[in-house]
Amino acid sequence: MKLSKVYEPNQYESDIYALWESSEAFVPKHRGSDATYSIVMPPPNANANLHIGYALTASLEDIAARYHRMKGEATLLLPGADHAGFETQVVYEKHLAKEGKSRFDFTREQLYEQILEFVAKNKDNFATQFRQMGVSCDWSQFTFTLDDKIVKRVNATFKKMWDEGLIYRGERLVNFCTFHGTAFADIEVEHKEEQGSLWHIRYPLVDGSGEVVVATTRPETMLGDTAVAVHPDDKRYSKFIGKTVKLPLTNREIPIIADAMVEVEFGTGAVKITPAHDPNDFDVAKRHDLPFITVIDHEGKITHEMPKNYRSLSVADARKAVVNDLESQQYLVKTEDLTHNVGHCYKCGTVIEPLLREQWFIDMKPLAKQAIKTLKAEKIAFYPTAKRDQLIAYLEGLHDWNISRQIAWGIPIPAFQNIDDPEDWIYDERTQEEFITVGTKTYRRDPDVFDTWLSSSSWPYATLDYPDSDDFKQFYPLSLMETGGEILQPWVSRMIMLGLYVTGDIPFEAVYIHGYVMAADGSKMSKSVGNVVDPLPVIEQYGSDALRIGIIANRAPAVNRGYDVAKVEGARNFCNKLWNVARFIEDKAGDQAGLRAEPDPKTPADYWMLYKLQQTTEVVTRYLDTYRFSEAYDEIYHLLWDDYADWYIEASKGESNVSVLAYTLETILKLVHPLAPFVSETIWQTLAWEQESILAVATWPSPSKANAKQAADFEEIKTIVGEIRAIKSALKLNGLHLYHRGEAFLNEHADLIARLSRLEGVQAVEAGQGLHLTQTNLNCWLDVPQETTRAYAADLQAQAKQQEQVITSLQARLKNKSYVNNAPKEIVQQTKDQLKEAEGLLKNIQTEYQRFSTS
RNA sequence: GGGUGAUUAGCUCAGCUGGCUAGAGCACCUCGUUUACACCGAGGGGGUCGGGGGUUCGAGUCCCUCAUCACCCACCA
Repeated sequence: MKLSKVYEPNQYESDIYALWESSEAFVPKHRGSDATYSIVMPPPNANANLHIGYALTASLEDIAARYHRMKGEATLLLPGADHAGFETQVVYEKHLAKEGKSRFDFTREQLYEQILEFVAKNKDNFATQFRQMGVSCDWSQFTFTLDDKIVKRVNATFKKMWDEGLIYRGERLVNFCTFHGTAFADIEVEHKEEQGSLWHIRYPLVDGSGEVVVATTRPETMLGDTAVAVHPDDKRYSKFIGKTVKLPLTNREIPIIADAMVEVEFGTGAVKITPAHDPNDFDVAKRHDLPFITVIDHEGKITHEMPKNYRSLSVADARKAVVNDLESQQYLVKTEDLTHNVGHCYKCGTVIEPLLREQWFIDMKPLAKQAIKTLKAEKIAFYPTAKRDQLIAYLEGLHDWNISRQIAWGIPIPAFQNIDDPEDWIYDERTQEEFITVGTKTYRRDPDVFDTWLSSSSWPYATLDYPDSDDFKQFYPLSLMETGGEILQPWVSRMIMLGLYVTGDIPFEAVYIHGYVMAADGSKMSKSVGNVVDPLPVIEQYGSDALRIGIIANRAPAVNRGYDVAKVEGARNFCNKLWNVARFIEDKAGDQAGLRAEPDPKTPADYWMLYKLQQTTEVVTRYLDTYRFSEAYDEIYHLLWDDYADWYIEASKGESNVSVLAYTLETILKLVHPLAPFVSETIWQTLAWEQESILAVATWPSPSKANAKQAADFEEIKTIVGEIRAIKSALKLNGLHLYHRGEAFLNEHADLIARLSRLEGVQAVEAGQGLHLTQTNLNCWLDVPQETTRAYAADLQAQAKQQEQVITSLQARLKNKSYVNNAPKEIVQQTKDQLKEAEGLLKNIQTEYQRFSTS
């Protein structure tokens, strides 16, 4: 079959993907190596189309997987989808809102069913998009975070922790979104700096001996104050410690206590303590055994236990009312402006209320300790390495993890409470029942679900069917966890902790963190701004390979960089170059048999090409082994474009060696394949040099040692051609000859040099005048008319000056005794060689300059 | 408040363990219908590697410091 003139990606891509699937190319299989390689893809949220960031993730993982597959390793790239608990429910609620409904119109069970249906559609959607991106995953292993096996595994982990005392249920302050009606983990709270006020409020002493002024940003919570705290060393207040104050606006009297948590410098140095609505105060209250009084309920309203005129007010209204009352009753001393951090719901922006609630927690200390130990021992490689330290720092300050969520969409918590004894909780997996009977007791299911991160953090071993499956034994720990920097803490850290805890082993050998794909101007992509790039139209226009390369090229790990359409265009051009090179080879090779035999080099160009091929293959292999994707592409790009197309193919237009041409193409196709799977496979299939061969599972090249000495001859030719081209271009001359006095080398390669430098001829002559080449030690000259050589004098002078500078600096280096004594021998030798070369060049230039400046 | 990273050509970025006469792509300038490719070919211009100090025979690369910009974490009322 013939290759068409221009590569039209969308004519081939879907057929190529279908070929891979039907040939089971992506099912793990040893093909010449005993090693295994495994990546479990971070499951995208099952609630939306894939965005461009996912194209980056998928591309990086796929390049790694395809490379290792070609190395013959049994390679697993496991796809999945995340139910993304709260995230998805939020998306679905927006969907409901459009229909004028809300979650309150349904029971949790009804909601769950509806969301399940909603998500099922999206899952198909992005499976298609994955295929369009060319992701070489094993679809038979597709896993959803709500699949039975995952739920069972998560429950088993919970049970293990329960049995080992890591799970506790406690009434703690949790981060509560009063709009969404659910609690969050600390990490899900978004802190923003805000302009607020600091109100100074007078609390009179009961014994009438004075007053204490407290400073607060949240006056409305004073209704729940149960103490005033001062620092034990604060002399201003030492006489008040142990006394009581009358709490304004209420009839209560509360003690003045001493606690080191108070900062003397801040505000007035006296803090009101509201244990039920502030984490610090909560701790103080625990230490001093103070009562907890709830002021705000889970809807963000003032409770009915509060004084009548505040009941049912929102937090904001209550604040106004309280401040008003304080002012009119002359308790308010003053109001200051204050910039402070306020926690917000990361979805709706509602201010997070710390509320007292019963929730399930995991005691993270032992888990974090183990993880820190493992990280410090560098058991897991990090790309970039700095992320390891960042993770350790995070783990060192970790708090306990609240895993309860008051939403419908998620894995029900397998815990039941005795209806007659609230203290009596049991573990049971019959979560489809609301009530269960054990012996004579009746238990009611906890209506909450697990934090979605609990299931996603089990992902590496849960997907592989821990503990007994062959997959687990073969593929765990995973070779690579590739993900975005924003979930290093919430996800990667927890996978490490849970992996170590559950399996006793690290979950993955390496972590690769990619940066964000920003908008073209470097700002964050966001739907509301409207600068989001949808990957699908890009694929449509430029091809899947072009998107992939365009997005990974020029990008380092963990660095945010803007999406650049110029890079995609460049990559499209690269694919087209590859395509046209293949067309040229197809033309030259015709239907010649035996193309797959070893190459049979004859000319310096042949040897040179094979040498380049070997060098580049080594470098690319090293880069891919260390996940340097962009650098790998760069190498291959220059191999194809500069070495192969611009030099070797141009050289072979005179005298072609089909075996080397074809061998080179074949090797380049292999090198390119992980980066540009579609175009390389399309060419491979179209040329069909081998029956029923699939490039995706072809063997990664390992060219044998090439002959560097033979290759050097072609370097000499390149130098000569380069100089001639430069002179021609500078002097704007054509129709020239290169003359020499019988140099064997020039005689031998006369045709090649003439053609590459577009000369009329390269000939030996008895005598003659012209412009001598200076970059080579061969004595040869261009038959440039005398008057034009003078125009070149300035160029020569500049060249000479440059060489002189080089020589001066090299000489200075060699004169320096400590350099000669201390630097490694090979470096010193290198300097000597460089000097010798520079001196030779300078001599040539000077001789030539002399020649025509005196003529 | 703590942590991490960045600052290299007009733009976007490489430069890994110190040896560089500092690279790439795009953009720019000058040529060019050459047996694949104008999604092309040939040639070229452009940087005192953020400032300052230090270590070293040698620093874009290591250390200190300052400046600017990111990102992450954090319960200062």
